[in-house]
Amino acid sequence: MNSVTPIDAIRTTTTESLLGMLTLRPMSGYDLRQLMESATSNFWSESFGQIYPALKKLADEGLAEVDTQQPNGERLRKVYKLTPAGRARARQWLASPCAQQVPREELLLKLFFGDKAPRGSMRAAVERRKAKVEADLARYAEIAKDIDSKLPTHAGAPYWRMTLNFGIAQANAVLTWCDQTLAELDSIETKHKSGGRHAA
Amino acid sequence: MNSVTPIDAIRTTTTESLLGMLTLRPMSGYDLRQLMESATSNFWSESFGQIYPALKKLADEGLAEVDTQQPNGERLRKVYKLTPAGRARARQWLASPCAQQVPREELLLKLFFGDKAPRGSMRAAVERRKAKVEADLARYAEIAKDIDSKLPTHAGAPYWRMTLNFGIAQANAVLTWCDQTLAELDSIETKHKSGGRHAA
DNA sequence: GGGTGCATGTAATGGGTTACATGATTCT
DNA sequence: AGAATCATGTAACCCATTACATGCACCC
Repeated sequence: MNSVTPIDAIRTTTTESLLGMLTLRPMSGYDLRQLMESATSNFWSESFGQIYPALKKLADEGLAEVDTQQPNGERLRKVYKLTPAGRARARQWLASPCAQQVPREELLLKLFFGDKAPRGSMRAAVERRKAKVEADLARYAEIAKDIDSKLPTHAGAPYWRMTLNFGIAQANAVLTWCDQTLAELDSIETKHKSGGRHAA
Repeated sequence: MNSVTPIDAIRTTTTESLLGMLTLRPMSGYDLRQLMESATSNFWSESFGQIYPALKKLADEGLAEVDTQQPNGERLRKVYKLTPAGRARARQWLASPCAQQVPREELLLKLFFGDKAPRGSMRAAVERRKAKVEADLARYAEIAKDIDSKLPTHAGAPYWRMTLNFGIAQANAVLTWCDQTLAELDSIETKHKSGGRHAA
């Protein structure tokens, strides 16, 4: 009864993500993987083990057409292209509300038991996270340059920018949190050393 | 070749989360679910379908002991308590590095295809997200009061605060992003109306 | 007498990662 | 000659959600 998910929500799974990707242009399974890896990997990616069966299913359901290419001895390539039905399904999915997900944050789960954790382990965990977001931010700066260089020419560019901005905003927030948290952890340590068993 | 000491990352799954929870105090499956729901639901939760089998496995492996309680006609309760081995395993897990996860962000995936989406659908999606983070922030404020009221008395409280602060920082970042993005979406719409060709 | 909350579990289903399996082409 | 990259696919396994199934206790 307390299911909050609206009825018109379409669950987003491999099928839907491929439908979305194929709105951009016809692609093979390999192309799709590459595009996800390079463009959406910080918020979505799929493995080959999911992509190939899903593409076949798409074709079986009449949502995509396969164009098997192998001109004069070249490599076999199966290029999938959305049918009108597939395009309609994609638009339907895009318009449907997102299901709310509770992403699991392993770091926070551990931190929740910080009081019972080995000395210094929480500090180390937060520092690893900090290093990761710093690396992410550097990577995002590169991607930003890339997108901005083609901003006027691609109709999709402003949208790619939005997804990137999300990553940047989130990473900056986490970075600030890491610094605050490290300081806090240090002050807890200090209290332990000077004051004995109980924090004051 | 095997001279490289592998950092023993322990995959965090239901078992590990229960191990963590049981470091706090002995609990039943029902208790565990309730605690997760009330305290960690925005970064971790488990369903009964996972909890009960996992608890049984914990007992089978000697990591927890069951205390079956049913004093004078009361309800049956199976309270699980960590054994020394279980406690050691929990500490080992807490000290192990977090596996990096790529959380799926359905909203960003859709936004990536924003250019191909029905008119207004992206705006609606971002607005739904905004409403959600605003609700989250209000909830967090309540929890903050709760934690702060018992700050000096519980050794765990500073750590609970850290997990909460993470949620607050992230929610604020997303909120700001939502506003920026809504403005940006509006300006794209305006351009379309005044100058550009329109899509189907 | 009925609804809600307490309390435990199992089964069906879905979906994803990883490893496995194969083979051609291009680059060094 | 050998490595990397292109390219497609299958199978085993793991984990999680959801629905199902049961039953007592407490309050109105």
